[in-house]
Amino acid sequence: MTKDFFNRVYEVVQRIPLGKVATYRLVADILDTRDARRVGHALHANPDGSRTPCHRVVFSDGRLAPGYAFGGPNEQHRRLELEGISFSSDDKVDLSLHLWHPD
DNA sequence: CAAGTGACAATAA
DNA sequence: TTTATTGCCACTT
Repeated sequence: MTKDFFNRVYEVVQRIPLGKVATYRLVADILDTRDARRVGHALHANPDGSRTPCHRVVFSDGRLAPGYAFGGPNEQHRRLELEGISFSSDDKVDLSLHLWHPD
């Protein structure tokens, strides 16, 4: 069931340690797929932001999602900073330092 | 049922 | 380095 996949996405996202971020591709890879888009859909389909830290999931380049649902990239940016994540010049997460290294 | 759209990303040129 | 193409698949019209 597709909903199952969604649930798995949330599970993985919740596994991301504080101060780390994951890319859509990375999550997809953990779920045995290459479809980052589905991951994006899963996160967007989840209206409950307090339950799933969607802000810890970014583009492969470390950029933030363009149409973030809680107040734009600005909100996500602020949240990530709060988690102790550093940003580069173009509002870009420093993946070299903060990319989650899964078990 | 078909076509279009989308919180994506790798590869090619 | 930037833009174009292609793959992927759920969701909407």
